[in-house]
Amino acid sequence: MAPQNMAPQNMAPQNMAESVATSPATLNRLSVYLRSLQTLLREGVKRISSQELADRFQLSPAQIRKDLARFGEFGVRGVGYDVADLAARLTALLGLDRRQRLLIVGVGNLGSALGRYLGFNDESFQVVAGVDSAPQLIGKRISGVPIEPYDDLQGVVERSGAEIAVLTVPAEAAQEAYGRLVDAGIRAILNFAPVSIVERPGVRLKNVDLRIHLEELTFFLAARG
Amino acid sequence: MAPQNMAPQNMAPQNMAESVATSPATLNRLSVYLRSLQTLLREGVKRISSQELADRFQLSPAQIRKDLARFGEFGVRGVGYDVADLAARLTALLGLDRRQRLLIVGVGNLGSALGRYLGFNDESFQVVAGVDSAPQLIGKRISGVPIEPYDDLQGVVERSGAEIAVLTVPAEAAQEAYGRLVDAGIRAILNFAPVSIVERPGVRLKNVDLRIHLEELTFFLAARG
DNA sequence: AGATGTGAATGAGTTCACAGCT
DNA sequence: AGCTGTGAACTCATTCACATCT
Repeated sequence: MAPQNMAPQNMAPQNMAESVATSPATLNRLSVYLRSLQTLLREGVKRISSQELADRFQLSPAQIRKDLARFGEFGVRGVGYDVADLAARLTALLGLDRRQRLLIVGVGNLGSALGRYLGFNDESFQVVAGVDSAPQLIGKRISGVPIEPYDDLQGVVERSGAEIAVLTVPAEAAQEAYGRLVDAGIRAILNFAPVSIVERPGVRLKNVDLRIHLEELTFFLAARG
Repeated sequence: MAPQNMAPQNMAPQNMAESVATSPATLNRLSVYLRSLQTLLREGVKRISSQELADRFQLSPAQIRKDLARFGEFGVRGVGYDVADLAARLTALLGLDRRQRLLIVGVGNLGSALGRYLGFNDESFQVVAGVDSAPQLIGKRISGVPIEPYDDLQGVVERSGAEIAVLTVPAEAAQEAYGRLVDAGIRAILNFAPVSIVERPGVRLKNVDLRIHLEELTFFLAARG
């Protein structure tokens, strides 16, 4: 009946600028490299080779070089990488050189804990607003900002200037909240609701399913006896 | 010179029983399939084909079949899968047919929120204990169980029978807590501390780095302008 | 000499397409 | 006729090994 599935899916992710197509795994490693470099910086290390970096932080030297090479030439042949310089360039590459404004959607236990955890004492992330549909939460505070009504999501996004939403609503509410956020002009969403969201173009979505991570562990416990 | 790298690395992961070598990605998909089936069960759907399942939940039919085939024959050719049967078999395969006992290590904002989130109203997971090194927290409760002193970790693990630890301590404390948990006989650890833990054999470790997930989003915001 | 950056080789994971069973 | 289970083809990712530069 149906004229077969012709969905173009996620082709052509309107990659602008030099935005090379990059896998999540690669990006995640860049974050790991940056964090490692920050540790080295605190220790006063000035220069490091991919080999040393790998030894020190359980990484692969070839992969470090390949990952970095994708975005430019960051090192000096025969010498290695300047720790401060590479850290600064990765910081910029990952967009962490300016403060990102977070909106917490669904300020229950998990939402408020994540807000505090991600925004607390952090240069790169700042919780600028929280919304919830429970009337008794309205007016209370999360990370110093007042909780506002979910119904006014659009207005909250506009007034706060939030660009990233942390979605911590119940599973049943996630798809509708997603749509509202996209409509409101949010540009990226970190979703903790355990559902597969039907996506709309133009907005980055990253799913973090905590239960699935736990289930990865129980599989091995079950397998062993 | 060197007689080449002969490290056996992670061969032969003492895979007992039928425990086939399985990637995290595959396991995570099994969790997704199970959750999808549970939704169908609630809707009263009795039978489903890989094609329908894929259409409904944004999955790949070929991948569903391949993933399942790795663990046995779950369907009937020409017919499809029995929803209840497949759900039951995946539940067993993932070790979710018995209740898993969780220990929260580090009962700050994130730890207590995760404890509630993962253990609340859940058949498969139950928070059986919490430990923290802050004296003022001792004796308080998390998800109905009292918070005990971190120093008595060994005793808490033994008395509670916890098999899985949720590690939500500060980054600096994570490696030492990991060691203590392994010594205490914990069999799996879900780590939220943003450090790369040096692992010891015999214990499953899964890292969940929330900041890294956020940074995956900011990369794209930065790349677009 | 020493370490990067990179094409080539290998390995892992996904999709295709069809044989085989109901 | 229909849908699973699966080898083969293909795509994506990692590792190797070396030419290249300081």
